[in-house]
Amino acid sequence: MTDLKVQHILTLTQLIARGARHNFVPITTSYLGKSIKKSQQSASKHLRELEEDGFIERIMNGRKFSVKITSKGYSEMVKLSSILKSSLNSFPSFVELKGTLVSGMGEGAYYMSLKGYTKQFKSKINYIPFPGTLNVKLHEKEYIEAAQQFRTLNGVTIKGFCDSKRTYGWVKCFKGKLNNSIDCELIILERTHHDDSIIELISKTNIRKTAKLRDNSKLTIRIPIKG
Amino acid sequence: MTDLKVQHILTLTQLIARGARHNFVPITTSYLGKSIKKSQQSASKHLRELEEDGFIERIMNGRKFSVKITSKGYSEMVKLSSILKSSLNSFPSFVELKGTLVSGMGEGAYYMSLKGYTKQFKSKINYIPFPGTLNVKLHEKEYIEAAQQFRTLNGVTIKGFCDSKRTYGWVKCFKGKLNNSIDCELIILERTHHDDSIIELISKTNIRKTAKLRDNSKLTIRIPIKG
DNA sequence: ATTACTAAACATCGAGTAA
DNA sequence: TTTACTCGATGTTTAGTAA
Repeated sequence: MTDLKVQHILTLTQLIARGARHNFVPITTSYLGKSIKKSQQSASKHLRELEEDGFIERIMNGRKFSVKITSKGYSEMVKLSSILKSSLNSFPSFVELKGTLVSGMGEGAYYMSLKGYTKQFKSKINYIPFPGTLNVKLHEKEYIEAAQQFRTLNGVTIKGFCDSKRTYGWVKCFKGKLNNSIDCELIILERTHHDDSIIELISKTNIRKTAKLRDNSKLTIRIPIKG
Repeated sequence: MTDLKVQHILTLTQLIARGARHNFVPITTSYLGKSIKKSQQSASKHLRELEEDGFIERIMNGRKFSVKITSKGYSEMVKLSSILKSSLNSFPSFVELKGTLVSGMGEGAYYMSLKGYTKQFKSKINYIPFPGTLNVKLHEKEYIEAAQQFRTLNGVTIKGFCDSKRTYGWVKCFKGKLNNSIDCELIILERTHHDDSIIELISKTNIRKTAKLRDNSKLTIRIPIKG
């Protein structure tokens, strides 16, 4: 079976858009060339090749051609469209991060326990996190890079606030699963005190205890992505 | 702005299918080559070009690469997919036939008045046609060809039957509009007594009279297509 | 105006091969 | 094993031009 050439995709798309699915539509090669951003000569060749491969039919009317797409040509385009569409929808919609547990300096724990934050946690993620964040060191570049994208993704946003002394930045939360079993949230801080290779997790309970983790324990965090 | 090259479409599709939308996925050029039915060298070049144009990011891990699609690359694919999809759905879904009125030999009128047919007309197209079909001569090849496709399309099917003398073939009906105003049906006969350039129309009333048509009057018939 | 040929430029591919 | 270079073969585009 003759396969549709990649460079003919645009040409066929253009023909379909002009209504050539069911009717012979008059179309000049120079017009077609412009619409596919190629020369008149290329358009002419495309049409000849498409005809030869049975994807279109042409009828000459004086010096002009009218073109109609065959059912073979149409079904080829439908096939292509559905391959594209399904691959766009079927990707595993989560980000996986792998790293090891490291001990934080207690800073995260302190900040996350502030009333200004806990009130919002209660209403937005439905629990007040265990006081103490889990710091995970990402060793591989690909995970460090992957973690960065959460800065631009939309998560549950905990607003910043200020007291008499200073202002506290916003916190973004992304629901995830630790080691395929424990619910947690990846938190992204507006002003982080870590370098990019360390991420912070919060959860309802003291994961370190309940999951019997120690420093350097290997961790996998999987965070679902919507959209 | 750098445009996505057509030959890279398959490569990007493959990467998306492998989950490279949100994560860096390890993929070798020889594997990728196989999946896009090109050589290892071509796959390698594709990746280099895609990276250069900002459609993917790569991270080297030992001798292997991990690849992730950038949001630019992803949106390019979404754009392409939606262009394809919308052009597949938006074509004008009708066939237009142009021709002139010719006088038939009264044959069609006779057959269509047979009880075996009229009973079915009543129940399947909700009226008994005026006794007398309208014959339209198609002069241009494109319309003759276009009319042919109704032989393979699905319409309302009036079953054939037989009496003591002979058998009568099936009739397929396609609802249409004559000269943008008059309801009619294009009928396709299993055994036609015309050459391909003549089509037959039936309708509730005597169109020849009500629309004041005479032989050689120019006619345009538009028939909606479903699917 | 058309379509389409030729010929040369340009892009893409893949075998061989280096690192 | 990798990735990616060179380079010759093949495919694609286009300017010029014929019909």
